Amino acid sequence: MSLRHALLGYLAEEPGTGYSLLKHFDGSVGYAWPARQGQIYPELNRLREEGLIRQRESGARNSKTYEVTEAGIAELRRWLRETEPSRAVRNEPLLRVFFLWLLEPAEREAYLRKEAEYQRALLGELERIEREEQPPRGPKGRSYRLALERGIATTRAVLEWAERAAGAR
Amino acid sequence: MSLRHALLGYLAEEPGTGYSLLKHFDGSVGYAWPARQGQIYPELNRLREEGLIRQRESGARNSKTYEVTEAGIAELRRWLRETEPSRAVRNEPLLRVFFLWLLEPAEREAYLRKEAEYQRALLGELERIEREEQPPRGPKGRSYRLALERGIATTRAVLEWAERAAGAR
DNA sequence: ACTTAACGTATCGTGATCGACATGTCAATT
DNA sequence: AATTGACATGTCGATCACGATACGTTAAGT
Repeated sequence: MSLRHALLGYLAEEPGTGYSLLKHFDGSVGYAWPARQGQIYPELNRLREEGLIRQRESGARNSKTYEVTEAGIAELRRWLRETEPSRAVRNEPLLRVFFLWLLEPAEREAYLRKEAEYQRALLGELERIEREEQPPRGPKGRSYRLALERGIATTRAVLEWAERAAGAR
Repeated sequence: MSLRHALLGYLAEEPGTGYSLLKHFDGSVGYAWPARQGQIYPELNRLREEGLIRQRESGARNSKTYEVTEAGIAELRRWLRETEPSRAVRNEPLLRVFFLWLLEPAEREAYLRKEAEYQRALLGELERIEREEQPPRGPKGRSYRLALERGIATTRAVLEWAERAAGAR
């Protein structure tokens, strides 16, 4: 049930609409916890009903801007402080590696090269964000940068692994 | 829907029962795709109905040993060759990093130290497996070793990141 | 003989998630 | 004036997944 905390956390940074959340989940937070609109809008309504967020205004095109309430911030802090992070990770690209022996050697190598290519592109994208996007000063920006560095570190590790693996005979 | 391929893939290595799959999913493949018995047993029944696996024998304690069929192997190969790996990853520990700014500096550092500790323990466990467990010779063993190396590479990267982040002021 | 722990399969309710569909608004282009 | 594309919210059915419970078997220890 981390979706609600992902939404709360984003709204804690700055108020936003369901649509802006949806867009935001394409990058940044979406790399850690993907979500579609079919999940986001109902969850926002639940959060509002529970008093963790509040509708600040309604703008053009029936848009609804939400902001977190005191209770919402408290819930976020409780989550961070008192609950253990779930280590369960579903990683399909890794799963495939276990079964690469089912392919011909040439196909196996092609798979690893393609994987390297993907990770290289992702790394480029993350490094571009690190270079170009100016995160806000203060703790918010530092958290964002920390998360970015974590992503860069793992992406680089997988990239180097894939290149090594593709090259090995 | 990768669970079926995780099950198929394991059974392609060697025939097994639902229970042996369940145990296997505690380590190795489970790091890439966790599964509980509430998922495994029904999925095995579906796979059997679809002819992708076949019950080889039934042993003590009503156990049922399954093995993959030709169709099962074909489906695995099709999956590996013709479908794109899903890049969607749910990573709660990473999600939390985005929102660390909500905590006091001391709590933040404590979180990062604890994260480092976890990754250190995991790395130790993976390296122990690499040292001690003898994978089968041939392509199966090489795939397994590749997957292990991927896990070690990412774990080491996150560990170094966490230590750096916890040390930074 | 008794107890315990591991073995082994199965189901059920609840909630999470996906993908598709539906509906309407507004701004800019043609 | 008409079309297009981005903006914006919502719902629905079908799976997927989790956690708990149930039930029975076998081996080993006491």
